[in-house]
Amino acid sequence: MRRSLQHAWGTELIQGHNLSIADDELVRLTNTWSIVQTYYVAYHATQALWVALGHDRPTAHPKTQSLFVDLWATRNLHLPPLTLGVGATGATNLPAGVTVEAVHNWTWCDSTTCWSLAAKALQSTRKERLRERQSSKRDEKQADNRKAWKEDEAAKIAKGRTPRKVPKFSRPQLTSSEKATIATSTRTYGLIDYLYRLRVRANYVDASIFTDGPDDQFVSTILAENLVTLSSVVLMGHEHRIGVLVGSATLLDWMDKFIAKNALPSDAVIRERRARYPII
DNA sequence: GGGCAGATGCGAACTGTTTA
DNA sequence: TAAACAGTTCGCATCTGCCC
Repeated sequence: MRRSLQHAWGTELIQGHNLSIADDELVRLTNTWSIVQTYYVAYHATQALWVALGHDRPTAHPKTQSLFVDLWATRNLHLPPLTLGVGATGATNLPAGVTVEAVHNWTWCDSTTCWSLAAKALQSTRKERLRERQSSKRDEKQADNRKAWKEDEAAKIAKGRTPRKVPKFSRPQLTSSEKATIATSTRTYGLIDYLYRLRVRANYVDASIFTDGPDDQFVSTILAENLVTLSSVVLMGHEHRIGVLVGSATLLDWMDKFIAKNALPSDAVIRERRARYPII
């Protein structure tokens, strides 16, 4: 648990340090990696909380992402953005009085559109998964048909029939009930899933979203600052729950030792959080 | 007009069903 | 078993929407 927390704190520390030294030119490149770092903060923090709850540390990304959602988004909690989720029935844990509207992804983000945009980000991430599952299900049905044919053929040959030519097995379509089953059985998606999607994109697919645009340097800087804030918010939520489980004195002791050992700068975000945590 | 993720449209290819 | 047809999926191109 402590090791996972230290991984999360260390990642947050490097993320904040990169921002502090990034000039106008570097901030775009910094954002490419800041996305990755924000994801890993959530990843390690989730694992630390899961171990604090008495379980073995998960080692796979999908399992950790699923646990993050179980720990935050599928509970009746209102600590957005940690608790915001999108499932088969739509967005969950929206603030009271907020409804999600059908907004275009270019819609300007303000206090009235931010929830709809956030839900759209999660919903389109979940939609990618639905497409993958539907494709896999078709492959599975194709394999089942091939297997059934082979078994039938083997039985016929055993009875003395002449072997037939192996037919071409097409990828069967899914029935509407199979599609509905996939839709309802696909889990709720949350913040960590969207961070993972951005992480994969920034690392492996196309980093230009961060390196080339937006034109306005100011916007890239705001993004960089918001990512650092997001990491801190994610850690704050997990630290609070871990503190309740292990005792806040223990948690604060670990934080103090981490701060002392790593000679953190005076403006390190973890220092600010540490200074504000009460002993429960 | 530029910027671009997601929506939409379209043709090609594929799949399922019926019929011979 | 193959052909014909209808329906579905896939991949690509184009459009949409909002703000500066």
